[in-house]
Amino acid sequence: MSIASDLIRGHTDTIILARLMGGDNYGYEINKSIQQKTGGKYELKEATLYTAFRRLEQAGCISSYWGDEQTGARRRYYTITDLGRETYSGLVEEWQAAREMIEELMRTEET
Amino acid sequence: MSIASDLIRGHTDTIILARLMGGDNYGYEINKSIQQKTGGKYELKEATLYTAFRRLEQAGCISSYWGDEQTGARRRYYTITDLGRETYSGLVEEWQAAREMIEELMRTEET
DNA sequence: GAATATACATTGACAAATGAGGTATTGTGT
DNA sequence: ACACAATACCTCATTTGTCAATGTATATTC
Repeated sequence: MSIASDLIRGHTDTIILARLMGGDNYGYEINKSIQQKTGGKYELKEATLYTAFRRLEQAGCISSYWGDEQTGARRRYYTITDLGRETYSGLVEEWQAAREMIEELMRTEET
Repeated sequence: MSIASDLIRGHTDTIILARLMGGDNYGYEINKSIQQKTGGKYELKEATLYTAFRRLEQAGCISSYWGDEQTGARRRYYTITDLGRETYSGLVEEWQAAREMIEELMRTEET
């Protein structure tokens, strides 16, 4: 994995919320889907992932419940809340603005 | 209303290096040019700015010298080094890759 | 029965950003 | 003369997100 995590920092929450917009999911699977979507170029570290879940739940953006697996390891599923959906939209808009700003600021002067 | 700085985090160095690609400049003026370019939507906090200068000089990406102003406050000018130029190119490439990845990961599933 | 994959969780350390404080000079309004 | 804003630099302590290390437990495969 070659992308500096400081470039992703600040987008972790948005990425997780985006994954949950498609339906309830659990941590391990979310991270697998991130790896798959980036062709293995990126993955969230477990500590980062679970820290983010705590943060988002604390903020009321997601809620969680234990799955009823009869077999295999237990899974904690997360659901995006209405607040979470609003937050997601806001973060995406912020990203659009930030992206343009960064591109502008990274451009060198040409005469 | 401004941009959350966590979205800019990790780009501070790139932005400063970009400003110095156009020629030597000093901190206060660099920050003014950032404000101007973003239409006031963003500015680096002074502590962030000077911390970044120390970091970049430490890393050999920039060098500095005192200006010879006869009047007004003293100015410390910064010059980008060859290493700084290389670093800048690398950071811009990283940004291109990171930007695409983030856009991909922020997209929700559509059926 | 040993290794691997699944699945969740906590801890301490680190690095970037920042608030809050500081120094010093020049120009402007009253 | 005096207050105040603008210019221009600097440092320290705190906050925050990331991450390596470590731990728990179950199921499958060889």
